[in-house]
Amino acid sequence: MAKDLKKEAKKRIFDAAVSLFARKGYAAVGIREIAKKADVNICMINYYYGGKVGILREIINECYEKYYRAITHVDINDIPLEQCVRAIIKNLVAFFRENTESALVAFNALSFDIPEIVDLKTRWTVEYREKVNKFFSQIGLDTSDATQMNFVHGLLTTIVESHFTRRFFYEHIIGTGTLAKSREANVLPEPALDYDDAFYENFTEMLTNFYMHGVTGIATKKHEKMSGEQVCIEK
Amino acid sequence: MAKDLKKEAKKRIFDAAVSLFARKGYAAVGIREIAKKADVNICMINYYYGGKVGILREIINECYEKYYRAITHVDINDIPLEQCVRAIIKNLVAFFRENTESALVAFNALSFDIPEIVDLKTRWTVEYREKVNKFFSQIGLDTSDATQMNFVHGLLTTIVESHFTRRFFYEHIIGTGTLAKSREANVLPEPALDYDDAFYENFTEMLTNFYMHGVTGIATKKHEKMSGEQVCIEK
DNA sequence: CATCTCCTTAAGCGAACGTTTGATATAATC
DNA sequence: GATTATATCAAACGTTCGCTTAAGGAGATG
Repeated sequence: MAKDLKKEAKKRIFDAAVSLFARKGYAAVGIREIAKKADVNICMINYYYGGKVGILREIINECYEKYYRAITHVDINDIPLEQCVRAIIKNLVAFFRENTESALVAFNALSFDIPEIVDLKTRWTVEYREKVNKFFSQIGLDTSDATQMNFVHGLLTTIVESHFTRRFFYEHIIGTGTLAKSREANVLPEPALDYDDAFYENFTEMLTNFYMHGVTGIATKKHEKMSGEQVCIEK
Repeated sequence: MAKDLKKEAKKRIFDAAVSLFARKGYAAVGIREIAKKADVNICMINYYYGGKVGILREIINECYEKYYRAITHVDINDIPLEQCVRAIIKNLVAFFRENTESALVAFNALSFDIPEIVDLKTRWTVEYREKVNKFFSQIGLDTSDATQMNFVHGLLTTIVESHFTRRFFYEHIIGTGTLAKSREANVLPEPALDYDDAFYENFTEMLTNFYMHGVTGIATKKHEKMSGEQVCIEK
C-alpha cells in the first residue's frame, strides 16, 4: 500500500513536469510549480530525481527509448520496401500519439547551457546511427553521399513531429483564453479535424506515398545526372 | 556620429540576445547576461525594448517579415510549377542561411505562458494564410481536403528548418568542450560537410525533386483511390 | 520495543530574476 | 549659453530560483 503511494508521488512529479515543460519549456518552469501541480513538497524533486535536471534526464531517456524502439521495431528484411516504410511511419505516429507531450519535451530539449543534456541526447543518437543507416541503404539511398544522407536524416521524424507540434499548439490555445475570441475563429488553417484513428491511417498513407515518391525522385534524378555526365564526357 | 553609437547599443543588445536565445532558449537567458554580452547597462534593455519580452517581439517581427517575404516573393503565375517550387525553396534556404540564429529563436519561441508572443505569432500566421493556400492550390493539391492541407502545411519550412537546426547544433557543440573529445569524433553522422553555395544548390535541387515527386504521389494516389471507388460502385 | 530505512516536511541559503526610480552624462536645438 | 531630448548609470525593489539541512513520521524488521 505505502509502496504504491510512494510510486505515485514520483510519477505525479514526472507527469506534472512533462505537462509543464511541454507548455512552457524546461527553463521557464520552476520546481515549485511542478511540486504544486504534483501536490508534493518541493524537496521531493531532489529526493526522487536529484534535482530539476534529473526529471528532464528521465523524460529524455524514457522518450528516446520508446522512440528508437518504434523506428527500429520493424523487420526490414521480410517485407517489401514500401510496407517497411509504412510500418515505420505507423510506429512513429503511434509513438507521438501516445507520448505527445513528453516527445515535445525531449525533442525540444536542446540547450547548450546544460552539457549533461546535450551529452545525453548525443549518446542516444550515436547509439542508433548504424540501424538508421541500414534502413537508408535498404531504401536505395547512397549512404556514402554526404549531402543525401544529410537531407534524409531524421526526415520522417521531423515531419511527424511537426504535425504533432502544430496540433498541440492549436489544441492548447483554442478555448484557453490565450487568444482573443475574435482571433480564435481565424486561427484554424482548415476545418476542425477529428484526430481519430481514421485520420491517422489516412495521414500515414499520405506520408508513405509522399516519402516513397520523394525518395524515388531523388534516387532517379541522381541516376539521370550520372548518365548525363557520361554523355558530356563522350561528346 | 553619436546617432551611430546610439544605434550600435540597441543593435548590440539585439544581436547578443539573438545569439544567447538561440543557444539557450529565451527563458534561460537573463537580461544581465544579454547586457554583459552587449556591453551595456541592463537598464538599456528596458529603455530600448521595454523589457526582455520586447527583444523577443522584435526578433519575431523582423524574422517573420523576412520569412514571409521569402516564401511569397515568387511570382507563381509566370513560370512552370517546378521552377516555382524551386524558387521558393531557394528563397527559404537563403533566408535560413542569412538568419540562422534569429530564425531558430523566432520559430522555437512558443511558450504558453507568454500570451503576447502566442498572439503575435498567430497574427503572422493568419495574415499570410491566403497566400500560402493559393500556392497549394496551384501545385494541384485539394485545398478543401482538410487532411491533405494539414499534411503539407509548412512542410517545406519544416524540412529546411530542421536541416539548419541540426547544422547549428553540430557546429556549436563540436570543439566547444561541451562533449567529451572521444564522443565528438562519433557525433558527425557523415563526413564533415562544407556548407558552401554548391552544397545548398544541391540541397535545393534535392528538396525540389523530393517535394515535387512526393506531392505528385499524393495527388496521384488520391485520384486512383477515387477511380477505385467508382469501380466498386459499378460492380 | 529498538533500530533501520524510506519518505516527507519546514525553514533557510545565496544567488538571480525583470523592472523601476532618480540622477547624471551626452547630444541636439535654438 | 540655456534648454530640451536622449542615452546611460547605480541602486534598489519584491519576487523567485534550485538546492540544502535537519527534523520528524511511517513502515518494516528482528
